[in-house]
Amino acid sequence: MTDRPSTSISSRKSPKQARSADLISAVLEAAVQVLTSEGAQRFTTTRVAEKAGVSVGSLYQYFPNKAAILFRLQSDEWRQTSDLLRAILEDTGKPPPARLRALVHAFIRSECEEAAIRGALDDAAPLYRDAPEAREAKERGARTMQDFMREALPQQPDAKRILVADVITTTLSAVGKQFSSSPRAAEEIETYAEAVADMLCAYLKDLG
Amino acid sequence: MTDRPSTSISSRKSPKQARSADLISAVLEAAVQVLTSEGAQRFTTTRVAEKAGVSVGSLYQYFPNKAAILFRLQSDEWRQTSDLLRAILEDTGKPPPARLRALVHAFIRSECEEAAIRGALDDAAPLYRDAPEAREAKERGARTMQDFMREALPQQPDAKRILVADVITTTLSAVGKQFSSSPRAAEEIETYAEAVADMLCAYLKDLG
DNA sequence: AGAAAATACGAATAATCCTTCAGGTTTTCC
DNA sequence: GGAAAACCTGAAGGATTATTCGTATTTTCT
Repeated sequence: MTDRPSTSISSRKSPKQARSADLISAVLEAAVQVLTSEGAQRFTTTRVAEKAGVSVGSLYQYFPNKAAILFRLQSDEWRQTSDLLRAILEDTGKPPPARLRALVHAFIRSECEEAAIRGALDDAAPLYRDAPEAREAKERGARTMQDFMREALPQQPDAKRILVADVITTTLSAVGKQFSSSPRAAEEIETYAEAVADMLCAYLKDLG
Repeated sequence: MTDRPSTSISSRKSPKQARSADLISAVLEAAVQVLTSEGAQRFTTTRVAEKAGVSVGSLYQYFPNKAAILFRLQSDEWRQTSDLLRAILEDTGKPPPARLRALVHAFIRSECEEAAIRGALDDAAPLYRDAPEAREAKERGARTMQDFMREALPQQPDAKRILVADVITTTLSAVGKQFSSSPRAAEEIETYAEAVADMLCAYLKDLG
């Protein structure tokens, strides 16, 4: 429950041998497992080390503190989904509504997969929002969304487009969080995603 | 950081004298203050008691555990806003879109006021979702929303109406949470609320 | 092989926090 | 006034947890 990380976010020491690289990935895998199967409450350094089959001391040789593990997980995961979503939005072959629809499905699906991690990050490391990496990733996402809007709503003023992009982003992330808190069947998720896509498309149509 | 409350949610003992009633309200007020001004991390029984000007022991005479304080805050707050929202939705004088618009504004405004509490509750008492009171309040809200939908979308099948009500509810609560994490100027909030209202109305129009 | 570097270990440390309880104070009521 | 009930106090108990550090083990390199 340390409040602010006493040291930097980056790794404490870089691995020079194969076994330490293995150790790091074992820790990261274990971290995901603990997070998803036991919840953020039980996400303790001891538990992670135990599940990874290493000792706490070893863990602390490569991660300066508990939050660093979470940060690492989050930035890895962010890069992954953010690339996916950008690819969808930038595929100018399809018309905007179709892309938006695809985005909704991809986003919700990926959010469902990573939901446990994402949600748990929030209360295991309440300050992760302020991390430069997280902030930058968010801004990059917002920029992509605004580029998309420039194309989808060409005759709207800039301010309006920014607002709409913001509303859509918020809505999407909300729906994702909703699923993270109460997991449902895959079918149900698709139905829900479809409804959200309908809503967003109706909004675009109404504006354009 | 106890995981599950060892005792019931209800008060441990009911106050018979004036001073103990004062003590209880002092504790509740202090709890809100601590929550909003120092964050969920510093929400400790000692801190609350200190800020309330009473001893921890006294606090524990009326609240069986830390979570009970949070539950109490939450249920008080829920009742308040839930009544407000229901009144808006049941005012059959106005057409559904106008009511939905009013709902959005009222909801977001109230969410902004209570946002800090609401957000902090989440990680100070991760299990509050399972509390019967919270569950019941949520169901009541959902029912009101579905009644509204029955009127707003008379020719849609039942399942669809439930889904739409769910999507709208989720969207609204999401937007509220968004504001809780990054507070903005009042003007900006109104603009945002207007955009969300536009989106929801466009959705309704598209469906009806 | 053998020294040095890298790595791994885990008991011990230090800090935090929820909750209890034995004993003191105030209010009520006859 | 005085006994009983209600109430208040806060130090101490008990639990949990992040992090360190002295020591043991393994790998690398000559």
